[in-house]
Amino acid sequence: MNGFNKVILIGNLTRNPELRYTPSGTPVASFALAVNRRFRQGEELKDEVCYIDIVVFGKQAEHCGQYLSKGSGVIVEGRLQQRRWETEDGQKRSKHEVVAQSVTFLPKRQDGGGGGHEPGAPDDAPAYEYEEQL
Amino acid sequence: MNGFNKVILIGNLTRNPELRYTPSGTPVASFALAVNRRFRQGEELKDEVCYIDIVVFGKQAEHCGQYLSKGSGVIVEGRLQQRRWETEDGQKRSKHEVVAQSVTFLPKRQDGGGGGHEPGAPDDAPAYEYEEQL
Amino acid sequence: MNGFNKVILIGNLTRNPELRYTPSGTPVASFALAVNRRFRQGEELKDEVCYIDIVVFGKQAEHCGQYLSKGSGVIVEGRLQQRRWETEDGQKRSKHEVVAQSVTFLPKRQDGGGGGHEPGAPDDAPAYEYEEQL
Amino acid sequence: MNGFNKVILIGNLTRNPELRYTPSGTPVASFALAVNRRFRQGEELKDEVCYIDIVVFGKQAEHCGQYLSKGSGVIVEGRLQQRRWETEDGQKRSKHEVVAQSVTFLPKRQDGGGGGHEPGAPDDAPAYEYEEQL
DNA sequence: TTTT
DNA sequence: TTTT
Repeated sequence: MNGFNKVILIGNLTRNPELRYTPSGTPVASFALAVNRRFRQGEELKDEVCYIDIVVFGKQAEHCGQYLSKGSGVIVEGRLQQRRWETEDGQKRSKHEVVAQSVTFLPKRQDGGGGGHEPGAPDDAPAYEYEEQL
Repeated sequence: MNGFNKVILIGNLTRNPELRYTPSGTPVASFALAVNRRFRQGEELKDEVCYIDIVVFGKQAEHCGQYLSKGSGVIVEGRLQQRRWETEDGQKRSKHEVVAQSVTFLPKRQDGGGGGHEPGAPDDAPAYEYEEQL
Repeated sequence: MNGFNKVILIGNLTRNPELRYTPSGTPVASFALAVNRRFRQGEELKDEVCYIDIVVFGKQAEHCGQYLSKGSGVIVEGRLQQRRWETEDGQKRSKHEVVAQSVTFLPKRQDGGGGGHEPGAPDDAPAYEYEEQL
Repeated sequence: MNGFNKVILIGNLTRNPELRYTPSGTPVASFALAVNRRFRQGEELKDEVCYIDIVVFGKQAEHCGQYLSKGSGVIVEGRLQQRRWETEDGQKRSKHEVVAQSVTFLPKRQDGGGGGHEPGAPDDAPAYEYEEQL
């Protein structure tokens, strides 16, 4: 069956992007993204980071090279891809990365204000309350 | 068949959110989102807006009421829902809205800089170039 | 701000698709999708349907015209779009529909077997259990 | 910055799911998903597979154990997660997997018929045609 | 106007 | 009824 493969991430660059060019001249930018997650485990608030490599092609790659740097916030939309290779001693390896279809630049976070990601169901109301008519 | 219904939108509030409470006390926030789209039609660059109403429940609703205002940028993840009612003269009507499961707050865009959302394929390279190996 | 607008739906056609052609010859298929949702409201299991119109362009439109009929199950990926018009008596109206970027055909449901969509968090375990290490 | 991390995949199980239980009794299912992609590279049609491990918790995990088997088609919605460990000789390793928030079961594809996933823009019409008014 |  |  033909698949569907969509990833949407918001995070920060862990370093400046690298800009290179393919033999035929297509720009290629790559960087690693740190995607933070905060969750409650029983009483404690915990933080967790997921690092993932991002690859971007074409004119967007050049924009990334120009406007992004370590710490920049971005929204990345793309697809998961697996890269396979062999180590020098013949072991097979693979890693997952995201091939970006779009990269949206976020400004450095303004201070003050609150906000952040507000995920999942609120915890101050029983689930069925969500079905109430307004 | 049991369905699947997922919407992900990035856009800006067209007005301040309204915060109300259900009879049983669940907070409910609502606002309209403007989702912009830029596309090429032949030679011209065109812009198009899709306006859609968003409803949020629970603690997130209160956060929306607190931190969002007209113009704020957000990522909304939720499901499409249809609301049905009758007009005073007995006509049946319905509209679609999005019941948000999560609302992510985006900072105001920095000025200067470039970037912005860079959707789809770059226009300076033929599509197949994207498949080039690096 | 430039937006992001993604919709993924699974449902059934409420009628046979209509296939037409634009003046310039692009095929256009349209149909309505019924997306079912089952949820628990307190003790009761409830069912709810969201109906939404789908438009498809190009070769896919022809495939839809050929292979789909009332009741067919499909996965639709696309974007929300608003259509605006005026009624004969000059009232402004608009409706939301989905412009499909892809349509995946599902076979009629096999009998036996269980399954269906399994959404959200399980209800037999406290949320923090989800963070347990394996 | 607090992140956003959403993955939506459609693919097939490469093997039967494994069902285990955490010490505290939470069910945990795991399986690998094959997500196919077909693309045009110049003249040729190419196929590519991305394999990724999926983990599911709770009641859904039990449903997966009961109803899914090698080859089953599913829609997985979840988040990317990185697992870190050390090899016996002290090397640090990590891999990405997807923690599913929902798993939707797809029926086996009917034979005959046409269809399948029809991604992206049709190839029989110039892109701007898509913007034509109907 | 409605599908499984 | 509309936002950047």
